Amino acid sequence: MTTNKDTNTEQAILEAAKIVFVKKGMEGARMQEIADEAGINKAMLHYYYRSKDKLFEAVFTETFSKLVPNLIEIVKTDISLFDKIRIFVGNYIDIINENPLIPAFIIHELNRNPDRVVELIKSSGINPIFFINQVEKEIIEDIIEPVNPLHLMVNMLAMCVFPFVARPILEGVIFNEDREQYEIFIQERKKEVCDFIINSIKKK
Amino acid sequence: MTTNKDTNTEQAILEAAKIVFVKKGMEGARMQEIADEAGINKAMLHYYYRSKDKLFEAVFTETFSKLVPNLIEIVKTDISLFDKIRIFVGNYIDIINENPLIPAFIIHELNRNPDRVVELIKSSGINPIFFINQVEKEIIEDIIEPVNPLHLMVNMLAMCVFPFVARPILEGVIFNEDREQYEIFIQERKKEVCDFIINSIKKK
DNA sequence: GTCTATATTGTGATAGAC
DNA sequence: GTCTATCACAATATAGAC
Repeated sequence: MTTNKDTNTEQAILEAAKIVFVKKGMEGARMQEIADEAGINKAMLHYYYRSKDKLFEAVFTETFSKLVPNLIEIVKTDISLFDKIRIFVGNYIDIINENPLIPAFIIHELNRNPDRVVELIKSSGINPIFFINQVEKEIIEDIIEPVNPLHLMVNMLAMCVFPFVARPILEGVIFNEDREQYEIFIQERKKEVCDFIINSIKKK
Repeated sequence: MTTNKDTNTEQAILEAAKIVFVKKGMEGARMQEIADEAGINKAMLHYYYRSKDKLFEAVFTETFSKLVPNLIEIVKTDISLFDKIRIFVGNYIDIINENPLIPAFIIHELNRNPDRVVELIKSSGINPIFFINQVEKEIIEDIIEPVNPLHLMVNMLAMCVFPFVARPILEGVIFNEDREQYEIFIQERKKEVCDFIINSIKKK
């Protein structure tokens, strides 16, 4: 029973392209390498996705959208700021940890094609205003110490993302190439980052 | 008075190559573009630096070393942890702000050639142990709250670096392409990040 | 040391048989 | 839809005149 050979192949190509593009970026990736990864011929790539550009486009859109939906829900939920931070940091680190190369991939593409990425974010439904409003509200209600909400948000994202883009440094320089130690460090981080943030803004 | 034409040209090539490589990365950069930027012919690039690889190597080494020496001094200085954090964060943000594309450049190269970068760091004299020891010491002496020193260090670096690699997002999504607002945000950050860290670890 | 012209290679893309 | 063979061009690199 052979059903929809084309859909299978198309999907296989996309998966292979994801692996190669995410690791090497648009310019660093080779169509041959993607074909090899997918176990098919180079010509097939052009049959399904006319050009390297189109294929990359498909990969980037799908890769990017992986990070988004889960997080939008969390931010809009009606829970306390501390709980929200705990859930957000935990989920975000877990999501990135499943595809740890995505942040560097997006950062590189952000340089190569900033408008494209900004457009994608704008149309994704991400809106920092929900988070910022809640921070301001809890400051007024005297639940947390005064803090600049935008800087707080950037701090939170920074602390979640950075250990992944700096992984080779941490693993190579700090953990002497011991991958397991690095993985432990990442797991610790979910609690460490939350505690660090909450310690900084909680009422004394 | 024409003195050492070759040194001038060699330097001009290196400067031009820095601009192009830092912006586009090794694979994205074109030798022609570097030649144009330097106002000379393509062939000259090969005359002075045999290959694209060698030229990139020279650029990366010099670019990387810009970030290092200033910071090593700070970390080794014998001052209180709070003062050290204040000086480090202020200087680090200022240094990156002068060449804001360097972090993304290094992150990309870190993926492309991790061993090379790790090697460079190891031989640069950077040693996190000084910082970590001081944190542990001040915890024992009851000057600061207990905190994992390694996570603290990563947090500090993350908060300094992230706003630069995410610049197009901040500028495009948050500040509506208003560059000046972004620059103000970066300047604010020196104080915000310090306060945020110190608030989190100071004795209550 | 600097240039123009050219060689060489790599890579995205297409033609055409099956 | 899938493959092999080939094209077309771009990009690195070199030769050789001045």
